[in-house]
Amino acid sequence: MPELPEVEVVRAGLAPAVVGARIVAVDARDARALTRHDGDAGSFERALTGRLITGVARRGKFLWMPLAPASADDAPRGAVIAHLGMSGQMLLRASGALVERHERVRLDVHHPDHGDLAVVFADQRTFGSLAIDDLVPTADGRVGGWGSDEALVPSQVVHIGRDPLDDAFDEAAVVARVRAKRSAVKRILLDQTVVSGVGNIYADEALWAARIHPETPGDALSVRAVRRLFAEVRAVLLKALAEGGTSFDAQYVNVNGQAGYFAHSLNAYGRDGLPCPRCGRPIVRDSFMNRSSHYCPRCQRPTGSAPLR
DNA sequence: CAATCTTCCTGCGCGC
DNA sequence: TGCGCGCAGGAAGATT
Repeated sequence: MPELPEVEVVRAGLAPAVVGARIVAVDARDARALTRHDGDAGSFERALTGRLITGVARRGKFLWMPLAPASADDAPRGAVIAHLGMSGQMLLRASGALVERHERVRLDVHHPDHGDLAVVFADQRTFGSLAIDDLVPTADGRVGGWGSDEALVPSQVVHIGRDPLDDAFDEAAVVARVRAKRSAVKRILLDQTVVSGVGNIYADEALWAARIHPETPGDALSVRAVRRLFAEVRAVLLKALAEGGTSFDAQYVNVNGQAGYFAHSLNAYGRDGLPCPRCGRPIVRDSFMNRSSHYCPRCQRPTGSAPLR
């Protein structure tokens, strides 16, 4: 479920509570939440207990919490990585709080200023997961992502492209990659190795704003059209972030269990049959890549039907 | 090699 | 009210 804005809301909420905190106990009650972890629940629990969290970083939809070295010869450094999948949540609770619905993993932490706290990973559909991973140098030598102050990234995040809000996002290179592909532009937007952080909601919203049909091949778009698309991607991500993310139900919430407001600002996603806010024609929903695409059939013409200025 | 298909889960809302 | 079906914010890994 969560895309970049929702994951960033979680990162920003987690950071003040856990940076500088020590993990005092770990309960991995559901091993399905550790599918990215190399080892069983017991090894996860033992490896994390006693460790100090030094940060909370994000690239695209991946989160990670770097750990202080366990000993002088502990290299490479480790991190707890988290991907929320479709329905994952990170919740901050009082120490000893009742088990959450869909709770999979709990970290009990002690912070020198804030005292005892529980960090709960809850996930209805279990597509999300946590893992312990090694930090490795970034390919471009820049910091790993938002919230990171080191040129390091977990090994499982190396293949993930920079997101469009990242200072190190190389727009010229990404525009060239998009234009080198014959795939549908929406598919390219959802390919996290090209550009990260964009999922089904924000892809539909950015394409609507840029007036580009989701099935337009990447190599049919002008440089100008792709640049306009990324400008709209950035705009929609920032606006959603400012509004606390998109919440349709109880699945997407911040670390305190609160919903965001961006669902009220959607122009295309989930609005099939409702008038396009720009031209009034009903928004259409198509099946695409086993998911749904929402677009305006007048404003977003397929390739060749309207000039892509 | 790049593009596409399959699979992992639970739960909700809808139509019958 | 109950039941089956379709659908849901993702992405790794297999397959063509």
